[in-house]
Amino acid sequence: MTAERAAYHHGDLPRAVLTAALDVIATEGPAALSLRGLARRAGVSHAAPAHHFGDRAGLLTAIATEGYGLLSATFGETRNLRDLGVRYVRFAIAHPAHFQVMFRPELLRPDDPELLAARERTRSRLRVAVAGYADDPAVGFMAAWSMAHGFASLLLSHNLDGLLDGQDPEEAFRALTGDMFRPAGDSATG
Amino acid sequence: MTAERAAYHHGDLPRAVLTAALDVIATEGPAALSLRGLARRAGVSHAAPAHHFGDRAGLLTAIATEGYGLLSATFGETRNLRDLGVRYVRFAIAHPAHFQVMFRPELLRPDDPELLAARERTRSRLRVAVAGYADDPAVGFMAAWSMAHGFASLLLSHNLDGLLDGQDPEEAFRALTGDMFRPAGDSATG
DNA sequence: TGTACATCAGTGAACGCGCGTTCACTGATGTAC
DNA sequence: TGTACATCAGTGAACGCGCGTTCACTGATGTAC
Repeated sequence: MTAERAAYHHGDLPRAVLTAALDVIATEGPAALSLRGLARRAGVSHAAPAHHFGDRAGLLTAIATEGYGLLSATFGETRNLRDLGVRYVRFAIAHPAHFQVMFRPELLRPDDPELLAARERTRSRLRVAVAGYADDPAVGFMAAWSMAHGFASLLLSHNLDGLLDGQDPEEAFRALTGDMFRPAGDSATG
Repeated sequence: MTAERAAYHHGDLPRAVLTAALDVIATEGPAALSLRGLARRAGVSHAAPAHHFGDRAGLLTAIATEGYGLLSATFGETRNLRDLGVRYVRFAIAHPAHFQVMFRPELLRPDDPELLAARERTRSRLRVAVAGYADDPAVGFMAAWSMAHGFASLLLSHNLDGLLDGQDPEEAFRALTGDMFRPAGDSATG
């Protein structure tokens, strides 16, 4: 996707390491990640990944930054709050490794400027959409985020496995918000 | 709390190991947990913890089971959905280590009967409370759980640090639900 | 009250493993002239 | 077009560390008689 570097000895090693990392994270979680293991997967010597990312935190910061870009792309041009929620869930399903890393600040370089900028760009999308729905923008922001994030987290961590029984997760989330998540000013009855 | 065993050589080692584990998990996360590290903290030889818990999964399953008991206790006798949400958040803050472990099934023994029973007891509390609020009980259950779980998760993982600015988290959550989380049949306007 | 024995919590040495990090190196690419 | 040199991606041996697991053991507690 964002390959900026031509192939040297082994093609695009940074991308190869990132891809291997995303695979490990998606299947075994961020805790299972080791630079040596990634080098093995990418077919290079164990010290090679450090050339590009420094350490684990550097690698994960790159993943989180990329994740915010992918989330913004998944948002598209939608300004509708409910759609944004559905797309948040869609992003978590499509990019589970990015999702798992983005919200674990203790794994990241906390002050990385690219990360902070990408995060702010994404957040502002939600802030704009929530403006028309809540009396207090900060409260509305946290409410919408909590709802979508809670559902996506529980889904990815297999806590909804017995509850969805075959239902499409995006549609289930849409039903959730339809039932209980209404614009302020709406007077919906059951 | 649930000490069932009198002191042998070193007092109540199972409890001492659990306490040490809760401390490590709360401050460094479940990934930082090692049986050798816990033995060191508890002041016993490195092989001692395995006597009581077998392995990491056994230890974490014990913590998760205890966690469901503590969550049920935090729920008290409340049948009010909004209060249950607030208490879910309260539990996450009071027992962050338990909370982090309970919803990570890949760290646990999946079929442990005590764990499954404790979990079911807790879930049924929420199921009863949600019955009056949603048209579809399963949808209402997931909606309420997503909201409370999302807020608690984001809070504990320090993703709300810049957004709450000093506000009490329980009160913030109450505001969230007041704004956007209404009983079906209620016709609240903004 | 006293002895013999079973039980079981906890010890400590030993093992093999994968990890991050260091460091001198190799070899391909890119640039100056 | 050709040579010399700088740069930098990637190598591979070596290091020390903490881990889980095994296993023969010690020593305190509890019970049978």
